[in-house]
Amino acid sequence: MKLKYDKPAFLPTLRELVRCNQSFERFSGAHVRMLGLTPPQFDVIATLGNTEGMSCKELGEKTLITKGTLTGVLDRLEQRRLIERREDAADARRTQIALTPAGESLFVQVFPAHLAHLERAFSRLSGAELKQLQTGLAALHHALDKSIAVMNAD
Amino acid sequence: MKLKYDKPAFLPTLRELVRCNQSFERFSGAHVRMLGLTPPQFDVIATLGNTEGMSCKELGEKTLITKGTLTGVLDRLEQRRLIERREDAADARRTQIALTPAGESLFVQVFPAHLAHLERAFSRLSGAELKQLQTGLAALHHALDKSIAVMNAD
DNA sequence: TCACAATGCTTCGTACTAGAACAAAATTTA
DNA sequence: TAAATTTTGTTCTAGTACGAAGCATTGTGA
Repeated sequence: MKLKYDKPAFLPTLRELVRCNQSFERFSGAHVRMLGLTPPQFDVIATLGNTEGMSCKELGEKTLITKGTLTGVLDRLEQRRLIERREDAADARRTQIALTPAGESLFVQVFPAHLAHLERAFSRLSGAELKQLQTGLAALHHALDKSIAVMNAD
Repeated sequence: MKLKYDKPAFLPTLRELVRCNQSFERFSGAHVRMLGLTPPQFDVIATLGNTEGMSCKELGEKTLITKGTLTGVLDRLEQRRLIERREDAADARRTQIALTPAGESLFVQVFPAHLAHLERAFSRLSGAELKQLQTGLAALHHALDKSIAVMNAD
């Protein structure tokens, strides 16, 4: 029995969004693994690189890793001596997260390498195409965030 | 010490891609959970809905869930009696996966509901905007797949 | 006809995911 | 001033993710 409903106009765009992201995660993730990191670990190191450190809250906001998950990612990075946790003198609830010298060294190595890897794919698009895509993504991003706000207000 | 490198032109587009996808996953995932499913479980049910069933390989290709992971997702759906595994008469290596009547019933309920949920966000964009975004995503998707092929050839 | 290669699915190890609950600390309110 | 509320990070649970290895089956080639 075929379900009767009008095929929504946004489905082709949705499909491309999902497919595009799948390919991106696969292309990006495979390279990050070659660098000896997992994608979330890379995200954390990339976010901390060239900073004096930041709180878990701030780190979570920038990497978009939820706080329950972030604790575990930080645990493993700490275990590898790539980051360290410091007490915050002003607020005992807070932990300051910073790269260790080894972490900073790894950042200097992996960050440009990964950007170069990603550029191999992105440079297949022209500057105008990238600009236009960025505009469209920003619009959808904005629409989604508005809809999330509405959803959370219920 | 600040790392010296030219800021790649694609970074703003990359940032929007990641952000946009984050928001999408969050908006979509939250609703799917409200429906009592997890995102991968929903993906499988949505893919199987209105079909006579398909092989694990085919299902993996359509949902883009890797095969090791798919086995577990199917285990849990089978446990909830929403899908069933059948032998393939033509090839003993294959398993045919199909929705049970309960699974089909759930599909009829959740699929349009989720499409309606997603439409609330996507309808904030005009038809022309969606079309343009689709084009840009398809181009990037294509570029990524080409780069993946190059990467795998090494 | 048989050895070898490829395929399909499962198992395994390790890392992660989201969100609820929790405890400690800081802020707000009466 | 003290109770109530909010904030921060951790713990916990069920589910997931990837890719390698393994096993059974099918396909290929000499």
